[in-house]
Amino acid sequence: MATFQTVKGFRDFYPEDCVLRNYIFDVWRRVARRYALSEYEAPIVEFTDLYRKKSGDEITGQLFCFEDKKGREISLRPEVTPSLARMATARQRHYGKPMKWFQIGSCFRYEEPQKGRTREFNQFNADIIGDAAASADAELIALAIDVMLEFGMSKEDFVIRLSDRRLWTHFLEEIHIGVEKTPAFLQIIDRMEKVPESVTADKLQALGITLDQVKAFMSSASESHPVFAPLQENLSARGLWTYVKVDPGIVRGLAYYTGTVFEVFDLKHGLRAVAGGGRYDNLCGLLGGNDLPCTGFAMGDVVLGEMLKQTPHAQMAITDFMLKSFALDAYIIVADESVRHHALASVQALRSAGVRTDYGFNPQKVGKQFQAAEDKKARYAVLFGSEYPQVEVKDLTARTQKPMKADELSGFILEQIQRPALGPLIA
RNA sequence: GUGGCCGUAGUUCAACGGUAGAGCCCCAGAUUGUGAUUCUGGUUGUUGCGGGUUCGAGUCCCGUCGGUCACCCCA
Repeated sequence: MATFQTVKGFRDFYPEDCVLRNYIFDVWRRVARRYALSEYEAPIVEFTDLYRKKSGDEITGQLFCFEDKKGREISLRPEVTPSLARMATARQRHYGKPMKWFQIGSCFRYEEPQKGRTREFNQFNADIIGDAAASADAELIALAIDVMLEFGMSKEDFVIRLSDRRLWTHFLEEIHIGVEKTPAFLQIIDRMEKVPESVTADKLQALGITLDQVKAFMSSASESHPVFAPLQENLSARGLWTYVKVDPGIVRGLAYYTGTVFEVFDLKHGLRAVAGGGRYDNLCGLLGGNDLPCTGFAMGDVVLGEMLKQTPHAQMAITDFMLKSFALDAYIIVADESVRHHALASVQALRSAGVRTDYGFNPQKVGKQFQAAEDKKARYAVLFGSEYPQVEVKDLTARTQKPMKADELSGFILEQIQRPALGPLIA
């Protein structure tokens, strides 16, 4: 029994977990590059003020914050967007617009762990900086859809819920409600589908708004509302509008979104949002730079992982990736210890040639060594015995065996592993 | 920050307040140069941690840490 436990909400990644993580990163990175995004990275810690500026003092309750040895207030990053805004502001004249950037890395939030939520998690961030047009928003929504498709999800598994903050700011203007009430109002809208109507009505009443006003507005803000027209036109042209459902109730948490907001929503398992994002044109200015139009979204690995586990088609792709990750091309069997040095020479030669090769460090019975080759999912077992320099090469999937010279090994195996395996193993 | 449930071997789980166990895994042998199956034998524990009640605590009580689920929140 281990004496130490992990710090609350943090995860160990054993090899099989690490493969899943790598698979997720792989898909994120692959699709992002397909969209011509450039990868960047930011520090894992920032001054706590960076997050206060963006979200207000109350946010520190959810931050992993501490003082460094000189008493400076530091936080583990709870998200990457503020760092991105800081970086973009600092070199805004250096990069041509629009800047299309993505990032993959861990973030930290000091909250109670529960389903789909840990204190440390990995996030994929995709952002377009310096383009205020809806076509930039559309590009990112398309990217989000393609990421989900790449994971093996289909239209039955997820939907993009789309809204626009401007709907609500116009609404509030029309009914003459002050701007200062916007955050409180948006939070009520955000909670609407979860709390009883009477509660919503009471909360709205406190702001001087009636539930009927809100309901009437929501039914008028349909897909045909002009604010969605550019997005609809753009995504329809790509054949992707079918993945989108307009839902004015989506407002996405805190107050800094200024236009388009959307989330990737799981349709089958009642999970929280897999990804979320939108346009935030004021953030750079808020952090002290010039205003830069920005739009972006983030996708976390925790809810996504839950969804992948529960979606059979996605699970198959993961299994395939795991087999490929762990599989060996060759396993060297030493049947006669007097030729071990020759076996080691061949191991080295195979590895230099790019063949994934393993062998047992210590003398062992031949049967055990074959079993080890099998357990390690090797495509070929190569037996080194007293006949050296002749060796036996056995195809472990086809169960066929043939002799050859040791110096022919690399060439033979390299040529063979270009072809698909005959048996059930995926090499 | 709040609350429910949970914490026993590597793992999945048993054990009325009375000697801590089983399956699987792992190791060895049957089988000294070929993967399966089977059989035989074997290793494995501060019962998360710390207190308390009791003649006696894995079991009951308190605290704490971790897991899990929900609330809060969700950038």
